[in-house]
Amino acid sequence: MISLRLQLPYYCVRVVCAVHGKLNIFCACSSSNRPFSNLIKQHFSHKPAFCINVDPFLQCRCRIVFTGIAQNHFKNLSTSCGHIELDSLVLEPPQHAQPQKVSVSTLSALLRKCGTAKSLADAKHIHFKIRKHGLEQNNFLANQLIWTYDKCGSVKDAEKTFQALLKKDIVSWNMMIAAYAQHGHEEHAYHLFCSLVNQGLKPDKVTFLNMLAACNGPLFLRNGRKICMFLFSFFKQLDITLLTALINMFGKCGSVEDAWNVFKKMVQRNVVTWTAMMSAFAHQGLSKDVMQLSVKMQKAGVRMNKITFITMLNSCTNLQALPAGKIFHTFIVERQPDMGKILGTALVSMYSRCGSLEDAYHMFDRLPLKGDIVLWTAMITACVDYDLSNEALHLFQKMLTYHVKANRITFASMLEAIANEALYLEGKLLHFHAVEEDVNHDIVVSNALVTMYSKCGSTRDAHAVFKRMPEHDLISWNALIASYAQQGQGKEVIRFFQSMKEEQINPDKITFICVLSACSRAGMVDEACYYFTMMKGEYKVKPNVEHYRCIADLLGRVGRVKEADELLREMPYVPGEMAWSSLLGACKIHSNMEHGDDAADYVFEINPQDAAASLWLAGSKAQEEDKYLVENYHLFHQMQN
DNA sequence: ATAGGGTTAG
Repeated sequence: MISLRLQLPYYCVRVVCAVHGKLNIFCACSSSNRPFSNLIKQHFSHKPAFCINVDPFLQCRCRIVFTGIAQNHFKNLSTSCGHIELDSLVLEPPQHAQPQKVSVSTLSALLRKCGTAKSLADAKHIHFKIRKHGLEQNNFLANQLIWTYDKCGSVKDAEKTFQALLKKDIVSWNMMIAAYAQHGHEEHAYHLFCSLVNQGLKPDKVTFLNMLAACNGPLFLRNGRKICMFLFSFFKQLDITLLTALINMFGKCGSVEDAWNVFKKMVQRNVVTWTAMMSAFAHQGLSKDVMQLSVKMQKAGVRMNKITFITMLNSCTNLQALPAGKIFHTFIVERQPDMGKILGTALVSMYSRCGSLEDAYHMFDRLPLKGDIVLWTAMITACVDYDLSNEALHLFQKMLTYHVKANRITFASMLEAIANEALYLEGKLLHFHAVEEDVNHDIVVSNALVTMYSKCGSTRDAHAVFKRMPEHDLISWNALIASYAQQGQGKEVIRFFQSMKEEQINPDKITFICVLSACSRAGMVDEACYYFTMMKGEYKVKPNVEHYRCIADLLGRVGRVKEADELLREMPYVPGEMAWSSLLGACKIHSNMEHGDDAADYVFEINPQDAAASLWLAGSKAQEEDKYLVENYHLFHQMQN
């Protein structure tokens, strides 16, 4: 074994070996968290000369180890700059050392590393080097830079690089379009595409693939259609990739008809095409069509892959089809023995959501992928869905012993479990844990925290979390308002409702349930009616049974039994046992015989076991008998005498 | 070109 220590910074190490044979070269950095390939090259059958690219910004020592038959036959070893310290091998001094020269390919390789490592600071550093070497207008590097900035999450820097480039080639445009699309600036991507075309430049296949990927929601169907038209006019014949991308685009934009039209006309289809079409159906909730398509796919003799299976399992879930899911499971075990984490997790969640926690657990236990956070979260969520909060807590603890770090979604799920059990102390601990993992500012985690504290009875903590949030969405407001509504603090709820409007967030049916129930608990009749009207008028929220029941309850409780009764009869829903029972209760308190009799009849009709209704009807009958007795009192009296 | 886990009411 020969090893070599490098005094950094280095750009490139060049190794030339004199003989043919096996040579292993390992590279390791002492204290680096950057990605660095371990095994560089293994076997040389001829001319064993190659380069190792070393990240010049590593602030650590790098060690390269050579083993294998050819290890003692180095002809020379040189670097692009600096010098080498060798442990046990004397080599010729570096002959090709050119201290200040950096090759374009080296810089490009370094940029790629920065991109995959998502290291914006390093990317900027290399950008600086590029400028220093006067390579700013090199298209190859500039394009690579746009890509790197995109991967590092900085559209701004990508944009600057793109604009600074004087002679943009089609790759530059494509990279910039992809960067916009990746970061949710679909409209920017579209505008860029338009200006590209307007400048008389020719978009290529990649341009179209990027543009189609940028149409990822019903809002972009119009753009998608335009691109589709352009695409057909631009190419005489579209290849399978482009057509599949079209299916995918129409699927994501919610137009299955268009997707199907493309699919239907295709002469050649592969696994991806079939899966994309299934995905388009699945997107619209057309799970049966997914299943039918899978049968056709089988008949067409196209072998399914992992992604096809995942899509199909999803449809089983949507159809609540446990038997079908089980059949697919056996099928998958036959076809895909190395199912991998995503497919394994999909199976766990299919079983859980199709009503078989046992199968989900069995699947989970058999999977060897215990280092995967998504798998753990799926299993924890399954327990929460089955109301097994203690089991969820237990799993969470077990997960930590595997050194798997909880993420925002795990916390959201765990907080729900704790909220259901109203475990205040555990909730606090989990809150601290979330702070440690730096996910407490996440909107979903914050919303779950607000709810957790609210259900644990601490409106104060809930409000504190809410106030510390950088931004609020509809769910945040609903969670906060629900917390105060539960305490019956009608005035506070109305105050928050106003603030919510000030933040330009529109209330939905859940907000109004909270507002109305708060008014109801606080006995605020006029306010309740006011918000009920506002909900229907100003916000166009269609009231459901709960909303009506809430108002009817309140009207009954304050003695406006007649109005309550009318509301229940007028509403476009069947009132149900709860609604009539509640009215019956109100009639009892306010001694309203007329409406009480009817209400009791309805309750008794729905549920003859209902004690209150039976009692009322019996009482009512007794009263009738009493009345009869009173009317005929004298007669009885006379008869007795 | 196709892909697994999440938050709000009663």
